[in-house]
Order: sequence, then C-alpha cells, then structure tokens
Amino acid sequence: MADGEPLQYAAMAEHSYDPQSVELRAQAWWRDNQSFRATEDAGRQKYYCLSMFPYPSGKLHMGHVRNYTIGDVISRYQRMLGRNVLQPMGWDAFGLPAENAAIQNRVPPAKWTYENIDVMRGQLKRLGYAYDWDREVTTCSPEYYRWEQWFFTRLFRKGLAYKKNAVVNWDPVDQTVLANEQVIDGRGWRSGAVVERREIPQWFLKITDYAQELLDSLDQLTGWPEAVKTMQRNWIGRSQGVEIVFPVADGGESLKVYTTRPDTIFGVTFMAVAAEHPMVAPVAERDPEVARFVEECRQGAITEADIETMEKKGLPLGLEAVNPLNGERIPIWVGNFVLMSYGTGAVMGVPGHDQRDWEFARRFGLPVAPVVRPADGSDPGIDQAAYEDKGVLYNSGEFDDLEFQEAFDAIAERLERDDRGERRVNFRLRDWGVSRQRYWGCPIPIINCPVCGPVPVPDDQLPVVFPEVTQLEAGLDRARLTESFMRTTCPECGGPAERETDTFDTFVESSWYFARYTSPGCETGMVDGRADHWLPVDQYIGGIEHAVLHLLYARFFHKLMRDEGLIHSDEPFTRLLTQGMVLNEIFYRKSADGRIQYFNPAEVEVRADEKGARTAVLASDGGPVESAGIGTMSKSKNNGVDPQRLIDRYGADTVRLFMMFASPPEQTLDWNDDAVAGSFRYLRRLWSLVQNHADLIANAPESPGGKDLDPELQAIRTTTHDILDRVCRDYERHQFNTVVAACMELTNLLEKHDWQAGGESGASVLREAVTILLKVLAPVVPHICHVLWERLAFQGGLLDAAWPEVDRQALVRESVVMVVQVNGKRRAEIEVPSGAADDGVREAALANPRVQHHVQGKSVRKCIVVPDKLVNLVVG
RNA sequence: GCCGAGGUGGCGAAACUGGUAGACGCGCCAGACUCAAAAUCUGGUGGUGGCAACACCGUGCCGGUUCGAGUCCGGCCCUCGGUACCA
Repeated sequence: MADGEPLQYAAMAEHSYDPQSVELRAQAWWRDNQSFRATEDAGRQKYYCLSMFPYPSGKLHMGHVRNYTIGDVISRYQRMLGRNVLQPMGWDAFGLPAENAAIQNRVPPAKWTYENIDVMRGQLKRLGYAYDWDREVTTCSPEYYRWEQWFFTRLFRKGLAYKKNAVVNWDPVDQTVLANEQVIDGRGWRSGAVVERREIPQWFLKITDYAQELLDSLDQLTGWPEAVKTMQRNWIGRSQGVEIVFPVADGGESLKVYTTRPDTIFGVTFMAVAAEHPMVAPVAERDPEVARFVEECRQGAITEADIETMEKKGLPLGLEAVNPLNGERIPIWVGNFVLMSYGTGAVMGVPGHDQRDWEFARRFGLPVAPVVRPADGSDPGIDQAAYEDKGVLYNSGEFDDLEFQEAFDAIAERLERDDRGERRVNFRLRDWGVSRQRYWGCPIPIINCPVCGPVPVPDDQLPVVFPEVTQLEAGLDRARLTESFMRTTCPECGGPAERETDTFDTFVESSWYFARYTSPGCETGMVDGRADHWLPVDQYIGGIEHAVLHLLYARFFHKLMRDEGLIHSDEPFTRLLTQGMVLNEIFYRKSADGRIQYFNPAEVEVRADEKGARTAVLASDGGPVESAGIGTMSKSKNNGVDPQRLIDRYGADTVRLFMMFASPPEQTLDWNDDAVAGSFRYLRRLWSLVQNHADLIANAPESPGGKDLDPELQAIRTTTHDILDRVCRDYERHQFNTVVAACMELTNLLEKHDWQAGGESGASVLREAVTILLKVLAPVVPHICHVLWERLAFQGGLLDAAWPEVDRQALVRESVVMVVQVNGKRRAEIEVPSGAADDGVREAALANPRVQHHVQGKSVRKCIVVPDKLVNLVVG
C-alpha cells in the first residue's frame, strides 16, 4: 500500500473496524457529556495528573505523543479506580524558535506561536486525550505572565532577586547574545564568527538560599526515581571544606580558594586563577604573552562540557603565593580551565592527589609532591597517576600521621586560629540567572532609575507588555523596543528613568504553570484557594532531559510560593515518571561556508551494499547526506516524526496503542514505524472478536459461577484472571507494554475457542473475559473500547466503569508443571500437585527417565526445591 | 571531563524478590484461500551439529560470588540524556 493512503475497510463491510468514525463517535460522546471537566469535590479523592506542557514548535512529534499518551493512560486508569481526576494542558509558548522563525520567515513571533498552538491543540484533541480544556494555560499571554511579573516584584523586595555581572556568548558580527545551542564549535551559527565571552549585568534569583532545603526534602520524595534524586543531589553538590587564604608575596592582594581536601595543603605546588581574575589584568598590561593568553581565553564557548574537555592550558604570572602553613612560595598561574563565575575564580593545585592537577603539572613541568599515603605506610605511587584516596599524612610537618578527618580538623583549626581560613559548607549550585536579551519572552518588570537604582513596576501598572513587532532582524532583536517604551518615570522619585528590556528565562514560566492550572480565570493573584485543593500534583510525567533544571526550578518556585503564603505544601510533584526520549537518526549536509543543513529522515533513503556499508541519500536530489548518529527528536536537528501521517492512516487508538506497546515508558525508544501496522491489526481483531459475539455476550448471564464449569472453560477463566492479575500489577508499576501484551494474549486465547457451541456457561465465561478486556484496554485505546462497550449495550459509560477485580479462587490450579535441573541445567519437566512437599517433588523428579539418565551412577548431594516452580538436583 | 541511564534473537522487547532466557509483537519462511495479487487465516522461526532423539553454545567484554547469574560484586568498552542561554 502506498504510504499515507487511507485504509478503506469501512467501505468494504458494514461491521469492519473504521477508526475514523469510531473515534469521532467516542469523542463526540465525551464532548457532549463534558466528561473531562474537573470540579473541586470534597467528597471524592482528588488525583492531579500532569504531563509537561509542550513548546509549540509547529506540530506534535513522537516525544509528545509518548508523553501525553502515558499521562492519559494514567489519568483514565485512576478515574476508573474512582478518583476525581484533573488533567490539564497548556503551552510553554515563549522561546527562541519563535524568534528564529520571525527572522527567517518574516512572521511576527506571536502569530507564529498562536498558529502553532492551534495546530497542536487540534492534534491533541484528535488523539482523544482526556484534558480539561477550560483550564488551558498559554505562557505568552499577558494574563499569565502578569502574575509572574507580580511575583518577581515580591521576590525583589525580599532580596531574593538581584543584579550582578555574568558571562554571555557574544556574536561580534551579529552584535547579539547567543544561546549555547547557537554556538557551534565556538562560532555563531548564523554569522560563523568566533564567539566572545562578554560580561553584562543580569538578574539572578537566589536559589542558593534554598539549596539546603532543596537537598533535604529530596528524601521525602519517595515517588521519584532514584536516578533523578541522585542527579539533583549531585547538582546541588553540598560539600564540607575549608576556604583558605593564601597571601601573595610582595604585598599583592591575597588569593582565596575553596577545597574539600585541606589535608593535602602541604602538597600544593601551584595556584591557578581565571583569566578574568582581578590579579591578572595588571600582569597582562606589562606582559604581552599573558595579554595574548587572556585574549585567547576570552574566546570560545562557555559551557561546562566545553571547558572541562578542552585542552588545559596555562601560563605563569610571575607572581607567588605563600602557603599559610609552611611559608613555602608557590607560583601563580593563569589557567583556561578556571572560570571566574565558579567559586572564587582561583584553585590550589595539588598534583600528587588530584588527577587533573597531576596532568597539568606533568605537562608544564611543575613539581608533584606526595603528602598522603595509604594507612599501611606504603608508597602512594604518584608516578603514573595522582593518589586520590584518603589516607594518612606525611611530608606535612606537625600534621604527619594524622588520618583524613583528624587532619582536616587540625588543619582547619590551625587556619582559623591564624585567621587564614575557615570551615565552610559549599554548594555546587549557583544562583539562577534569569535575564535573557530577547524579545519573545516575559519582560522583567523593573524600572532603572539613575537616582533610586532598580525599582519594581507597581502592581497597578502590570503587566508590562512589549510593543508588538511585525518582524525581527538578526542582531537587532531589541532595537524594536522603541524609545517611547523604554522612556518612563521612576515610581519612587518621579524622575526620568528607563525600563528594563531583558526578558525572563522561559524556565521561569514553566516553574509555576502547574499551580496556575488549579485556578483558571483567577484575576486576584497567581492562584486562589483552589490551589490547595489540587496541589501537590499526584503524578507528573515528562522527559528525563528535565531531571535537573526544570524539575529543580519548579521545586524552588513551589517553595517560594509557599513562603509567600500562596500555597501550603512543600513540594510540587508527589510522584514523577521520567519518560525516555524518542530518538531518531540525524542527517545533515555541511555547505562550503561551514553551515549545517539538517534533513528529515523521512526524506532520506538509506541503502546498504553487499558488504553492509550504509549510504544515505536525499530522496529529492539523490545526493549523499551525512549521518550524525541518533539523537533526540528535535526541531533544530529536523529528525522528528510527524504522528499526523499515522493518525490519518490508522487512527488515534493505533498510534496510542503502538506507543504504549513499543517499550516501557522510562526506556529510550529508537523510532521505527514498521511495526505500527501490527497494532492496527490487533485492534481489528479485537473489533471482530467482540462484534462477532456481541449478541451472545449481551444476553449471557453476568457471572460464570465457577464450580460446575467444564475443565476447558475453567482453564479459560483461570487464564483470564491470571492475565488480569498481571495487568493490575503492571498498571501499578506503569509498565504499559506488558499490559498490552497480556491483553493480546487473552485475545488470542478467546479467539481460539468456539463460543457459539458453548452454551450459556460458555457465553458467561466469554462475557466476563470480554468485559475485563475492554475495561483494562480502555485507558490505552479508549475510543474503540467505548464503542464496543456501547455495542454490548452495557450500562453507563466505560469511562467511569469500575476497575475489574481478580477472582482469587479462579486462580487456584490443581497441578503445576515444575522444571527439573541437574547441576543447574534444565533436563525435564514434571507435573505434580500444586503445593507438593519437597520430598514428593524430589521423588517425582528422580523417577523421571530423562532425569535418571543424567543422574545415573552419581550420588545426589543436594536437592533444592523452589515450590511449584523448580527443582535442582546437585549430583557428583 | 563530570553526573545519570542503557546494552538480551534479523528488529521492538519479556523474564515479579538470584530460579525454565526470548512472553507479546514486527519481520521472514512455509501452507490455506485466490485465475493472480493484496488482505485474512494456520504453522514455523536464537545459533551450531545431527535424519532424529538430542547435545553443546548463547543476555556488550574480562573476571568473581552461588546448587543456580540477564539479574549480585569488581574492572573495562560502547550508546543515549544532562552539563546551568534548546525546551
């Protein structure tokens, strides 16, 4: 069949499965009954199920479909368990791609964004997600960000927002600040110019004030994956160490460093400072080599990954620090791996006991001095690598023979007594820089007065809204902020002043949207009393890529809102499911001037020759394209798969089913749509099974009784309840792929039986099984199940049907098949009464001729029995 | 570099607390139906050897613990996510 051609079974037979009409019918029913409107109801247990809202980049991609299907399955499952479910949806609508589209296509960012939202909202509705659309939130609308501005002015007054200098990527050609993503190999993506580091004043939020609480309350998040909590703990990075002051010889200003290993202080053989350190500038003035080095450090990217992996370079400044404990003189170097914005902008180098310092010292011929050795007094062996273990001190004067903690305390006390340092708890976490030099973002509500300094915009003048622009130009993003917008008067002194033109990081909007959903239409504040009804979110679902930044910022904002008295819980998300990324291959071409153009895998043909070597060509022109491996589906890499094609061809249920069946939710998924047809085939089989027996089922007794069934029907009942038992367990642990597999198993079983000849008891066994099947499949494929439920003339909507219960008595079997191993190798199977005693099992196993063959002539030394499962005879 | 996760048939995967490796599905092969094809249905399908019964091998690599290891421990390789201005 040609790709994209719609299936035409509907035209072929009246009763064949036509997803488009089935889905239209189910969705109309939900709409007419306002099924998903959530109301605060004190009488029912609430369940707030939230999926991370999308950035409206154009169309849904498979990552969205995966995310939102998981959320919808959980919402519908919880609803059938009787909970009052709230499931909202909205748009993370500010961001860089809108500006890029504006520049490239000369379309205003607002128009581009709202058009994308309309397309994507339509797609979400087509997929049948059970959202309460009355609560929709769009972060780029002034009604939303007004309250963000309001909140920021409160934080400013509390001293939790402040301004300081920070480094940005500066494109000297386009005269603009670049995001890290826009810097490729140290060059601006559009101009190709070498990017410079530039310090500019920026707004920060004091997340470090909450570092300890953000760390401590992770322990209470028992519904979060350990991996995410570990990443957040490491990110916050609490450490106990000592801040040490090294005087600089010949009267220079002293050098402050932080270390968690003060026990190695006698092994310091160099100091390294950042190029931007105040100590460096005077040296650069007289030493051209240093000046050149500083200039070199000013270029290139600013990400931690770049800095940590680049070649470590350094240059001696000709200055010396003095070791505060032994008076030794230590050369001070400037190093490209030390950043002014991290810590104090200076580090002490201990090559004997730090691998990075060891490599630096080796490279530049600096001495390596061992001062810590293993407890047994053996040589630490620093010729090949640094000795980083904690051990016992030597070569350390009066501190010799102390082990780590004793040495730490003794040295810290000595430094404190001499006023040369102090013990400190340090966090790796840095304050959150929220300033962005962009147009398409929430304006920071501050007025800069030459007399009063930064002054918050008064509440009655909020929201601050930028003038609309019809187009943006690269490098001139903020020039559209007209004179009349910037010119204003100071709210404090009434004198002339200028408006702040920076906007917020888009992570600010996504740090409180979950709270806004609880209070739609609220015009008196960020949220109202309804927030405490719904919060915290019971289940949050989103990509693992948000494990640290978004999820940490949202936790931070929740605590800020709590401390403002707006809400009364400590954490925003009780349970967290981190969905694995959907990956796809990335294809590109590099043009002569170094620019990269990406091609969607749908436009690329991959061929393999006889030797298995792959070549990829663009279908349209037959020319070769390069593969950049596989990566997360993204707009920027143009490797997304458009789910619309699959919806048009197979319907929403097939897409939902396939997504859930393809792999467990937390696992990375390499996209391959070859198997989607199999999910459609399954739904068609389900449809036929129910349709072919609909009247039989509708007229059958509800309960199959249980006692007088013939063995074959009894076996079907046992399997049905066994499968239900597994399905319940798998829903609870969110492993939906095996839920689907179990349903397929049950369907296969039911298809094989001749029900028309089975009489009334057979019909009731079928009725029970089909009822269970439709109920447990409903969260995954709600449309087809809804319509089949109607066909069976069952009372009430399937949506609110009670979740089926496992009949424990039906699970009891009279005999079981056990595996017999000899010396750990599987040799036979035996059938024994279930619950048989160990001795009986052993005898039955030894009686088996195949077992005898392997035991022959040897004595049984040991016999291990796992009841009802396995017996292992150890012979020799 | 650092932090986190993953690696099982041709492919997506399953295996609950250390107990039958490969459920379920895709693909492929064979058969039925058909003038033929598609669709559908039935059966087979980890590898090697063997007519077969069956035997041996097999969960990224090397080693260990155990009656028994995909699962636990030590070391390594590769892939993916994050790395503070992509969202």
